[in-house]
Amino acid sequence: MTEQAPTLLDVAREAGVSAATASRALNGSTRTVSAEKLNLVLQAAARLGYAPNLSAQATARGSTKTVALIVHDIADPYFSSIAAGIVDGAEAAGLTVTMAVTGRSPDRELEIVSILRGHRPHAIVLAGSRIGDDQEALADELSAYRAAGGRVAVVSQPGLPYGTVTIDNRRGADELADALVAHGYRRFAILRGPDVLHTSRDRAEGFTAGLARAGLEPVETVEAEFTEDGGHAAMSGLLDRGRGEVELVFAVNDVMAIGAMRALRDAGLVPGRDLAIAGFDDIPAAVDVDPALTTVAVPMRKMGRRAIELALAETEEPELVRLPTSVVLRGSTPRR
Amino acid sequence: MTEQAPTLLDVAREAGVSAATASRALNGSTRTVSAEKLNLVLQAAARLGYAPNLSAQATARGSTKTVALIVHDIADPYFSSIAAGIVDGAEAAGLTVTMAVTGRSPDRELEIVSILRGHRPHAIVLAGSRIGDDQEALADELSAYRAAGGRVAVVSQPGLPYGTVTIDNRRGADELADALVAHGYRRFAILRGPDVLHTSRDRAEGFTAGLARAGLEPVETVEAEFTEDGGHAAMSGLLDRGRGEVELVFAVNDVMAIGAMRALRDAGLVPGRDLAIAGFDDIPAAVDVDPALTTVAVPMRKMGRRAIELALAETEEPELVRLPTSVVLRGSTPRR
DNA sequence: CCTCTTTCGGAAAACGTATTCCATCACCTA
DNA sequence: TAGGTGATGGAATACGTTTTCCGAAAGAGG
Repeated sequence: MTEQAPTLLDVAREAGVSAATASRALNGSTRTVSAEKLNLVLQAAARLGYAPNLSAQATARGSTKTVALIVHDIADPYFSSIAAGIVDGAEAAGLTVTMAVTGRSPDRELEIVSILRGHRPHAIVLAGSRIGDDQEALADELSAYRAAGGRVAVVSQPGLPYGTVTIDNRRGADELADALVAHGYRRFAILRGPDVLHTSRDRAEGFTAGLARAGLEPVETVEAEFTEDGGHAAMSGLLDRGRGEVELVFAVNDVMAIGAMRALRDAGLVPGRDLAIAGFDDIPAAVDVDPALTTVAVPMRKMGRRAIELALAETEEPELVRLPTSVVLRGSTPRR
Repeated sequence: MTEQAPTLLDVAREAGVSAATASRALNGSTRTVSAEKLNLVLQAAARLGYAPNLSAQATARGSTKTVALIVHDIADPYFSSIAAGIVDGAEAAGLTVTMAVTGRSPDRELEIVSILRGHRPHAIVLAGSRIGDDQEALADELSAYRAAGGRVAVVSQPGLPYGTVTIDNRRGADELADALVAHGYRRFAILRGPDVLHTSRDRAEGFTAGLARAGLEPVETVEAEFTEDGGHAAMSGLLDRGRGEVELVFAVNDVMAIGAMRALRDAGLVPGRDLAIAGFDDIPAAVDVDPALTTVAVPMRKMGRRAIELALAETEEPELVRLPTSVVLRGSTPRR
């Protein structure tokens, strides 16, 4: 009933040539094949609807045309933007992208790298800041992959011995603090994510450092999930406790900030007027909310593209690319 | 320098057994292997950091543990939510997801299916409503894949002879129109996408039908790109021309609606108060904008999950699953 | 006209794994 | 104790490609 997919041999037989010739005709081999046979093979292939078995090709060649992408959560706009950049870059290089999602679990991440290694992809791209703990097991897994000729690139997770594209989280947050102080704010709360995430920690510290230069320090710090719901919950909690004299809440990423804005409105308050909000990332939705969100713009899509270029470049030294961020002030932090 | 990755044979040698035994020990074979040898092999594998070559496995077995996903744009929250559901389902079934992005180009989609077919994935899931034209070439490609034992599932694109999960776009839009008329609105404009997209057409027609039952018809219809920028541009155009007596703009999806809201604000108007807006999809951002967006809720993530279940189920008849939608009225369409 | 090179086709080996056959051995039953 | 049965190990083959190697034919230079 379900006949088999046509193989190279079927094509060769149909064209009346050997398997070797068929193979040479159907892909860019070094060897050339006469125009006559070439046509024969091409036509036979078309007639049978032949599609080369890429797995077999991979085992024969010992290499694949595949890039593996590991993200925490593909529905998160931050990661899906990076993913889009990576897909761009991969397609430009004629590669297919395979994707795996960790759900922010380090165990799962380790497991995934191990499985992916089995695919023998051309490159592995890790996106998202990982937990610090079992750094080691993951590093082993990756260096095994690397030793066998694999390429690795990392997004936004400096400190690993691989090509890395990142931003300066501390500096971005520091500059944001600067700008907000210049706008007249004095009393800040920080909404941070789990402390194990480098990104969250660096941004919180950078912001604090910026305040310190102005002789200020945060009135309060709340820890929450790195998600929109996390931001909502944290802000609700803060409001319940009475927000005291806090004038502005800095959330370490935009989705949390947007969650916080929603909590604000749920409580009958107006973001920007009653309490100012700032985020980090400049996801697309940042301009969709009202008031538009003050944030630090991160070139996510470009980071993805750059990461894959890094992975593909056959460089010896692990290169560290820091892409610039920029503070963008919007309606959620009016001048006081 | 770059030594090769350890192979099954290396493990077998290290453990002092034959390749066959090693193979049987390292994956769920029908055959059983003595506890003693099993341990030997497992330890050897761990010692060498062995990861089975999945390509070789695939050619030997003639099947892969892979699901291919085709979407239009992974950065679009609609698709990334569906993708998240698919990844969920795939991982539950122990499958890896490979992803390809069409950028909404039918040519590219055709090309992608052809490449993907070469990967011999366990299943192919198509997400997003495709253009009607070269339906045929695509259908050929897919049925070739199917004939060779592949599974296909389709999201939101009924009419193909494959397992399909979708929603009733006409009905959803119709019910939305109903609800809005009940809210006191009488003068509507429709912001539709390119007419070749089924989704866009069905939603526009459904909305029009709903109005017709109340003896109304849309004052105006504007066509634009299916993206946020498209919505922004269309709304700007509408405002420039003078929006006349339009009371409410229905955009055929949320990202367009959100773009339209932004255009409104850019023109100094207040969405909801000066002009009501409604969308379709209920993407996460719909509750983040202010006022929150009235829309038709589509269970995107669940659609993804369901799609992969459909693909994996070995059913004869192509099943058509219609997931229910629900109108959700929010602040962007206050009662008049 | 003879060698030397180049071009091109096919047979066969290789890639890393799964699986089909045997062969061996222990154990059980009568 | 003979024959049957079930468990287990290994040699060999298969999977669908690519690639090496060899030989034949064709053209170039003397």
